[in-house]
Amino acid sequence: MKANMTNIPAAADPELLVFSDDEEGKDRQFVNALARGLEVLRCFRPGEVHLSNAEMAKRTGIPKPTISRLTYTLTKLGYLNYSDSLGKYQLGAGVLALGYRMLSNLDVRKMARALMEELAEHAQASVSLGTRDRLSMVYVETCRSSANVTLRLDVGSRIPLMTTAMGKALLCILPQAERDYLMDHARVHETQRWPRIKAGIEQGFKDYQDRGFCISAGEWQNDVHAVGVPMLGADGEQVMAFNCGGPAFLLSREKLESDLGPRLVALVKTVEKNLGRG
Amino acid sequence: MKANMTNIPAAADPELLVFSDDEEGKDRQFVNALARGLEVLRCFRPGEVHLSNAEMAKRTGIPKPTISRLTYTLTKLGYLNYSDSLGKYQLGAGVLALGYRMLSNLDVRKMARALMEELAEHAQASVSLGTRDRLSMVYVETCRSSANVTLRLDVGSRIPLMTTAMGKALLCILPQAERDYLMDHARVHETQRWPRIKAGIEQGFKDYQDRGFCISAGEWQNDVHAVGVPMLGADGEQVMAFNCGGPAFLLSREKLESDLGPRLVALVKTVEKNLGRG
DNA sequence: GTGCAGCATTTCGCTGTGCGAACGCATGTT
DNA sequence: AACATGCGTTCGCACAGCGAAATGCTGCAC
Repeated sequence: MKANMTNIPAAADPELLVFSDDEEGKDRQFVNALARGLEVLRCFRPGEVHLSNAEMAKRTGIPKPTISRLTYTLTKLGYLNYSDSLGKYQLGAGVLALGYRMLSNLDVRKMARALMEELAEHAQASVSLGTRDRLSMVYVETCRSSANVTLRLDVGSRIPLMTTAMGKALLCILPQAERDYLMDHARVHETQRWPRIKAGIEQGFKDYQDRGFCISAGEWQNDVHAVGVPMLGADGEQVMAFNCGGPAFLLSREKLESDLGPRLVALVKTVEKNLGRG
Repeated sequence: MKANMTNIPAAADPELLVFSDDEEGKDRQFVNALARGLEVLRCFRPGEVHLSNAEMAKRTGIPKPTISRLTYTLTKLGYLNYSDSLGKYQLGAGVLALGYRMLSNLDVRKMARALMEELAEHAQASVSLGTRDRLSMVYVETCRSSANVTLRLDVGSRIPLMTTAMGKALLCILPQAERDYLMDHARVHETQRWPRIKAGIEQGFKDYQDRGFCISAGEWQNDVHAVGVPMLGADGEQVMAFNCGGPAFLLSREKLESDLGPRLVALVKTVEKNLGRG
């Protein structure tokens, strides 16, 4: 059995666990109980309102008695609510407050908003700003063109890292080591689709080198086309990326390459300048 | 020195700590490390982008070495980002994802949305739905009238529990024990303003008994008027409350009492019926 | 340079906490 | 009724996390 010093067993859901400490030898600094408690909160997936202790135990790989204590604690703190009749838990109000604190402190959002709206209107598509969390991109700001019923992705929603324009764009400016680590993880968890995913990422690199933007034309969902551009993060800030995307029939590859890509690159340049960075 | 079995010392910020276990005797079930880690995330307040270990230690009352370990852990997990140049931490993308999972599973939101918009338009005010977290109400859904530049409160933002229409409405349908506990806490932390706050809450009860809604006319911010109505929660769900509020000069007390209050009560009745309760 | 002040991290003994096994309590099954 | 099965909690031991004190690490003053 492979030693795992964080004591969080290999979870069923690959998204649940992306750690950077595969080194042997336990980390005396790492507080396991905290990590596990947060895994418990994360194991609620969109669409799953209620989970029982047993389900969480199975999903996270954490032993039952421990799950019991964690849910007990989280319930007392208001991060979970317990339903007596169902014998299951539900996410509580506490988690919401956390997310909002982060957003309200992110000044890029206010800055970029107007430019994003303008581009969304021009493209008749949606324009979003996101940052990485494990193997996903999380939307931090998003706007849709006025007449646009597609893609209901709101702030906080997740899209894959490796197959989307936004995600691939972000990969382009990640430090080598981090990128390698993430791609290694994906290679293991996506054995079958990996060759195609890898090819897409490499194409993304090339596109970014040549023109400053990445393209995903159906790589993620085959009726969705998008361009993505990364943005340099200030020190300590998350690295971020913008995308501009929509239904394939509205955004031809030609339009992405000749119009929207360059425009998104210009948008990011403006935002970076306004934030006073390189 | 007063024993505190959760080992989370009395924090400087009263909002940080509202526990239900003042009983003596330590709770073998409660996972301290988890609770403290979450306190660390909570101690970022809107407007404070960066915090150092020392600042968090002071604010939470947790000893420095422990803070060090917690921030180390949270950083590894993506809930905090470290800025090398500042030597401080910032909230990371991980927290966002948590909040979103909760919202996407809350079916009341979709249900109520249309009715809320309609009322907001009629009142030329904003209408919101919120739930309690400690001594605050947290917005879960909100909509503004089309021409309304006031009150920029978005989903996830917090308003006080005891002095707002929404908060007082929620207090009205809380189980006796819980309400008493919360009010006890507030009494201690708000020694000076307490008499006025208490009077406002009691008036709220009376209003709720008589007419089904509570009023806050300047109790929280003196140029803001609002009505609030509580909603029965399904089993295991958070108890929630709606409000309808805006600038005082637009929403006279008369208008609140004769028009908006009754309308909001009707709205809640409809929502409850559609959810198949009450 | 020396001394100091403020911060973060390391050390290490004590203690609280995690977990395997056992238990109790429900339902469903023969 | 007796036996499965699956759940959540309890118990006791081993070990992991805690925190006071000590140790580095800056940056600042003179």
